[in-house]
Amino acid sequence: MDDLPAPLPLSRKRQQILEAARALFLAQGYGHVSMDAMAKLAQVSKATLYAHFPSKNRLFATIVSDACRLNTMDESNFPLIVTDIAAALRQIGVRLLTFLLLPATMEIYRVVMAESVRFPELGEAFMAAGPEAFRARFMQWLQVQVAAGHLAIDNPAVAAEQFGAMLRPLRFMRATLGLPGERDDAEEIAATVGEAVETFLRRYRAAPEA
Amino acid sequence: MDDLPAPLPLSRKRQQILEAARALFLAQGYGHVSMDAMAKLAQVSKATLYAHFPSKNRLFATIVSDACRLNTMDESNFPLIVTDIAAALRQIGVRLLTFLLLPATMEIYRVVMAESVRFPELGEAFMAAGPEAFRARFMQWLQVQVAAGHLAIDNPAVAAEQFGAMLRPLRFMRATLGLPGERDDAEEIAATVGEAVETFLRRYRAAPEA
DNA sequence: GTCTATAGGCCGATAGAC
DNA sequence: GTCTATCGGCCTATAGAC
Repeated sequence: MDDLPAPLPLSRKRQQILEAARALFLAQGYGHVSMDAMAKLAQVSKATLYAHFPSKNRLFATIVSDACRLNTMDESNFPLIVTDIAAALRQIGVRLLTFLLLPATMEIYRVVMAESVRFPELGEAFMAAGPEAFRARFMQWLQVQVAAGHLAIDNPAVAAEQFGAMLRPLRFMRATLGLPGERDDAEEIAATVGEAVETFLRRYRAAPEA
Repeated sequence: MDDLPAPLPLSRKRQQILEAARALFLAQGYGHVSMDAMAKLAQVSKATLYAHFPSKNRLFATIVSDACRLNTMDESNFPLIVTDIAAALRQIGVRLLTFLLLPATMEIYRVVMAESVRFPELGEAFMAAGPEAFRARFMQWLQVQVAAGHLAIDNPAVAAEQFGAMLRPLRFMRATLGLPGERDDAEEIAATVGEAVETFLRRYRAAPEA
């Protein structure tokens, strides 16, 4: 007599609200999105919206900090078995730069930057879940390669920082501003990564054993 | 009988408006600044404000594009006479990173990023007057050093890009988000520049003559 | 050119019915 | 939980006097 589907932990309306808020906030930022527009897109009344979230500020902070946690480059991108160190670095580099240039990544970055002065905790959450998490994982991976005899690195934190920095060329800055690149992205990625690996290995490749 | 000072080409009120608008827009961005607040800070009525600038949009674009043109690292920062190439690169690096971390530079960057989706011409103006102008000047300087025998560079555009990128570490990204650094800035600048020069020269230093 | 005063609209948030 | 209807405020922009 009660064969309705079991109620989801997140009710349907709440889910609609979260999706609409995510789409609008990430695309347009805090100031240019009204609660009316959000209710309309979520197909929900504004009162319902306020029943689920106490204020626009709180909803925004929820959406953006969730987006920071979910949009990351996880550990599966670091090869476990390495024979060719240059190829391994190129693989990591291509995946990182490709990830950085994704529209979703760019949107999050722009929104966090626009509002992190008013919401410093968003800036911290973004750095911790994104760039700093990558640097930490990459640093660990580098240390494994040092132990394996592929690399000779005195300061892994510096090495990780330099490789990451060379993968954020001006093309990356242009993308954060929503501007087009001057050439094809795939071509740009391959070229940037190849040169970054070359420069990196000039300094950090292990000397061949005698 | 008329010993008032000669009227300035920019009237006093107009100057007050520009200064107030600059201070407020750069500190708080477009959305959070009202024309009322601007008139109040400029000690001018709102009608006067609109007599000088047709709209908030236009005033914002004027302020920000002017700020992009004025806040630059000019050619005087590139040493003309070079004997020690490492020292010369360190000088350029310290000046660039110090400039990048200036509050004024950070404010401009944040505001442009926040609004460049709605005002793409601001993004282009910023890139052209700032990062891309630096890269072009630095690339020329590098070519002079190649000619002088200090460096061996096959692709000056790539080399300039890599050096510049290594001078935008995660500390720079934190600064753009308004977040504090983990250690003293002067110390961080010196360390970052030193390591960047080291890595750069491992790849691009000219082989000593036979 | 500069002011005071206000039009006209949109927005965040809430009251009260169901 | 969800709705309709509305409040009170702030915002951009302008009218009209001086």
